[in-house]
Amino acid sequence: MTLKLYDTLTREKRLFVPTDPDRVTMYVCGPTVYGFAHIGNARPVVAFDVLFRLLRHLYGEKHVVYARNVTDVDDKINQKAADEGVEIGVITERYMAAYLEDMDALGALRPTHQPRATDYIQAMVDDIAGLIARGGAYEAEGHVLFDTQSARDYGMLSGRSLDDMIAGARVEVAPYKRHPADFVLWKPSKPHEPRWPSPWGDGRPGWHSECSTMIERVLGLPIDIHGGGIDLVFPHHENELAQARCAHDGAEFARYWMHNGFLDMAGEKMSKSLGNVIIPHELLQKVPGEVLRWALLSAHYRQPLEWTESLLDQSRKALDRIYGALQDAARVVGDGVVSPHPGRLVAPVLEALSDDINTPLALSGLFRLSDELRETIAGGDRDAIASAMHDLTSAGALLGLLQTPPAVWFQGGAGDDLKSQVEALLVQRAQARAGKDWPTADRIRGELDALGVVVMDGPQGATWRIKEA
RNA sequence: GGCCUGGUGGCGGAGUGGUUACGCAGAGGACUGCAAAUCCUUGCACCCCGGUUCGAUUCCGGGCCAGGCCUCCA
Repeated sequence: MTLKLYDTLTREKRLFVPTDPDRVTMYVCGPTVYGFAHIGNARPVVAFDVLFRLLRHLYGEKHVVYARNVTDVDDKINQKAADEGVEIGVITERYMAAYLEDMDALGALRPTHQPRATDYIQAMVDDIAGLIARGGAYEAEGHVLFDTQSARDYGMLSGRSLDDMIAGARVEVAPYKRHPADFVLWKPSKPHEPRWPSPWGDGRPGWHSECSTMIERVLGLPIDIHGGGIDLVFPHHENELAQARCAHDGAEFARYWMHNGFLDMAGEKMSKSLGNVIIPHELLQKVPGEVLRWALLSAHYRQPLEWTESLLDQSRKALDRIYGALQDAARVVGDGVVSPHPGRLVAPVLEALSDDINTPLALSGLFRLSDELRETIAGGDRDAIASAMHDLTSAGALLGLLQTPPAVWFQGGAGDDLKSQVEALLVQRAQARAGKDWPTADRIRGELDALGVVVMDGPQGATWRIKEA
């Protein structure tokens, strides 16, 4: 099985060949922790989580190293801390914890490493000093700036030239910059702001330096995959790349650059001013994380994804359909042991994912496996059913889906009280039906409906599930 | 203004130089005491104009439209 990935740098889909198959490395730009993540923030997390799972499948769990940074020094964090009158650590700890909680709920595996910018300040200072020594950066008025004119091929990732950047400049250029595109590596801190010592005075690093430094320290160069949102291509990734190339004589920094498309709301960008920001932390109160995950995977990661109520509705129905097959299968063979059949494992899903993480196609593969499971149920061969169940849940695992027991999926929202109440009513109803007392049976069904429960009569008796909003 | 994506059926969304995507919704049917779930059947498509080709939704050129980046941003 070969993996193809689209590389932003070369703008083509290429065969994925890691530097070292025993240690495949991936880095994805993580959150700046000053508030709850919004659903757009979750897209790269889920998309690259699928890639992480696929790489682990292809190269072995112990041979994939995935790092996702946490930006815990930033002007927005400073502002938030000032607003609340607390140290920045209070803010960053709070939202870092919330972030992990939310991403766990979305079924994302924890990365191997989650480096925090504040743990690498000295390393950044060292790297910045190195850039100055190489003539790639200069000090001006307490700032250290990267000298873009000294960088060969600056703009290679985003496909722009320095001339383009001047033409497109929409911002007033700081007077101490030699070129409008020069960017800050180190900046002085105002009296009340967090500060670290440096040869250029107390201050803090610029955003672009964090990732370059942490990538090199945590993973080593070159890394195999560098991911993030498409908005990071310029300037963030362009600048990371420029720094790394300057520091290492133009050596390769990342072998494959991958960028996810934006998630938007009714054609508009999500923004607080428009009041259309969707926060998983809130949404998860009423919608299973798996539904959000399915929705996020329903479009290819490089395509834009429009977030709508209907998308959530369809995602839930899709999962209901597949969990329904799993539940029917479980009624025949039990929830427990299924025999492994590695040979058949996840073929349609694996093939789809191997083609640049084609998750919509992979999802359709799940439907196919679900249909096959239905056929084996009809056939009645217990081993075949168990095998087909395994195929489906294994394929789901690759996508981070279908790992919930079906009974929990359909009845997980019910407390013990409700469950026993429902069971009691179902016994009464079964008696009524046995006596062909349809009015009583229907009255009981009405009571169950009022409890938010849907009854489904089958050859082996009635089953039930929680009715969805 | 510069750079870059994308335009597929009622909706979401893959893919392909000539053959069914898939899911949701709709229609008809089977099953059911009635339902639900499930199954079967079914309608609906490839932005416009040129070009290449025996043949293009699928390749090339132009146009129109939408979106993103160029400033913090997944």
